Amino acid sequence: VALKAGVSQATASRALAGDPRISDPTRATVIEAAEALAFVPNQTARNLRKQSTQTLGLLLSDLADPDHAQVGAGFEQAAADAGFSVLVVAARKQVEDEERAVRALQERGTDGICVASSSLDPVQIRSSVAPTPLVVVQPDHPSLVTDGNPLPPGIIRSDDVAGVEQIVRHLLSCGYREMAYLGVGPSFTNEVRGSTAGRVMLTESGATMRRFEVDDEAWRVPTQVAQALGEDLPEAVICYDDKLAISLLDGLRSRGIRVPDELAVVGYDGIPFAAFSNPRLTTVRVPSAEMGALAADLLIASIESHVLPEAITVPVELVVRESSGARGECVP
Amino acid sequence: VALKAGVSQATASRALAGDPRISDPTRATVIEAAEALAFVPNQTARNLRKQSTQTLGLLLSDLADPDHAQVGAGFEQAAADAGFSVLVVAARKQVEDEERAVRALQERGTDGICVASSSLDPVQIRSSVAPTPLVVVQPDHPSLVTDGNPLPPGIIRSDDVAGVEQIVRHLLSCGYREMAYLGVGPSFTNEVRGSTAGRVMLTESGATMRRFEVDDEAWRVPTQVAQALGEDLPEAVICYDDKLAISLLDGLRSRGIRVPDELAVVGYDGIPFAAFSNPRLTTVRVPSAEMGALAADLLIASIESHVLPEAITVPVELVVRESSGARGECVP
DNA sequence: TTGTATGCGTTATCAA
DNA sequence: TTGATAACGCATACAA
Repeated sequence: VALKAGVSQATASRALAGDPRISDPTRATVIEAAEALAFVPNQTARNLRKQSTQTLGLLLSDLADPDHAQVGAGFEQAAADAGFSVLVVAARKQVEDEERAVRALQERGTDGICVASSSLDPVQIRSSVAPTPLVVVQPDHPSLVTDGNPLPPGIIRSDDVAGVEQIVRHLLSCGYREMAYLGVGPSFTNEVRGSTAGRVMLTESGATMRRFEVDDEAWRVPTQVAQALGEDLPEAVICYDDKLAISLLDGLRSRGIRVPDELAVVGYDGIPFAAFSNPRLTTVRVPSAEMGALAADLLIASIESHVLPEAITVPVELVVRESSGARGECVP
Repeated sequence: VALKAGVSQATASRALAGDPRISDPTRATVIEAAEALAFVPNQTARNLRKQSTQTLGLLLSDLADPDHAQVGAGFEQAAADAGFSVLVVAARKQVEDEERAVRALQERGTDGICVASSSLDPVQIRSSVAPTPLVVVQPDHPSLVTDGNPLPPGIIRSDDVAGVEQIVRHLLSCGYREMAYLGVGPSFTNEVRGSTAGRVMLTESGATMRRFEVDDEAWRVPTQVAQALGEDLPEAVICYDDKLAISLLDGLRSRGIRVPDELAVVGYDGIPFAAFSNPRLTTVRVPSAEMGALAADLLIASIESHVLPEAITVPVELVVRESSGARGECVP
């Protein structure tokens, strides 16, 4: 480009970068030359020079999951608005994949990394990413539930404990007593949701809480999900997430079990389709897209300020719909 | 690292790269030093040197859309398996965003770019990405429907024409005659699906085909979607995609219209939730995840061979479920 | 088997 | 206002 415009490399660079101390005619010449050559500036070289890539890394477990996709969409959007690109990698719950992924992101010099729903401990993650890049994590985690509030910085969590508590209170107020929690495999989030449900139940005399667990991919086979509850049905079941709940709804229909008359079902996450199921699904709305966007914003702010953002607990909201509430007043 | 190990830069580089002509003791020393320093190789510099980034760019319209997410998941998976990272950018149907996105991907030196569901013409895209990187596009497009087969290379499309034809034949065989197509905004894919439906209908005497269009985001408000069909309902409605169909199902339920007895509904894409709706949705299954994976594989192969992959038309499959087929035999 | 030197495309420092 | 030049961190051609 410099040759074509008949100026020096430095001048060309400055002209294209909009350096104010370049004369208008020169700038025009350079720009013209650049266009004639369909010049595309090489970010790679620029990165090498500036030690920054204007790129964020996003690690999540599954791009195809409606809730995680929501987080990803919010994150990408916010990042793009701030002029950052995002490198995504899905680590389908494999710790091993996760480590490789983090490493790949580091090698590529991402300016910051966001880990959404990891199968590792937040502090472990932090230390594994430790050297230069920064982190922000996502959902709830047992180590974060400590009621004493000194949450480590750089963490955005949704208040799953409060969410599950709201569900349970709602169900109790509806008159349900025999409840169940249907969880998905071994995951921290599952642990928090399941154990919270159980704990809250303890305080209510006469109420019982059974716990069932299905496999990661079980939601794909609704009949299997419905079978997991066994023959002796509870009165209400709280599902790990909406995806599972919607699957369960279908499985129950196959079994000829009416919801909510014979069994109430509630989900978690508040994915869009939860509002369109039949019956419409009672759930807890988690502002996933907003959390993704927030993560990107904080990450970027933190990159510029070199200081980790405060931990944030995002509030969640119970959304009562048709799949629960057959009996009684059901005041949330 | 070289200093720490007491060897030259080159030796260190070679040792870490697994160069065979390095002695075992030396290699051990270097590796030890690297670990002691928690050395992370700088991909950026390596990229600059090798003029390749082991990174693919993925451009899609919306990460949160269940079908596009599927494509993205397949793409990421295949890319990761081949050791590539993927830079995603969502261009919510804005041509402007799309151009910025492509440019951003180019600047970052992606080795290849995959454009999934663009609002531009495939050949336009190709030329805009033209210089070095390569492209592969996704769904169907009017310019590709030409029955003469000289499809431009590097294109993966699903056979939407065949898919819609199957739907129409299915509906006809069920005895439906007054049909409608419910489309979404101005998009090429929508055009192909809608016009194909109309064209096929022409060949059948007695059958009619109306066309309705709703807005991009209309699916979020089911009642609005259901209203779009007006008071004088057709007997069957073909929706642009499953997302819209599921929304419509909900809107019709609000209006007290029974599916399929009063109105048959069919979707398109075959997203997982389509199988769990109530009534379960008749749809055309498009192997989106596989297409995404295929795109990544072909892209990578093409990067290495420097030759564009053949165009591929992926077959689709009608899946008849409860939301259609109230009357008659319904042989697909 | 290892060391020396050069270049990848930018930006930034220092002179002119 | 512009030009020459060094450096970013790595890979490699060539010399040893």
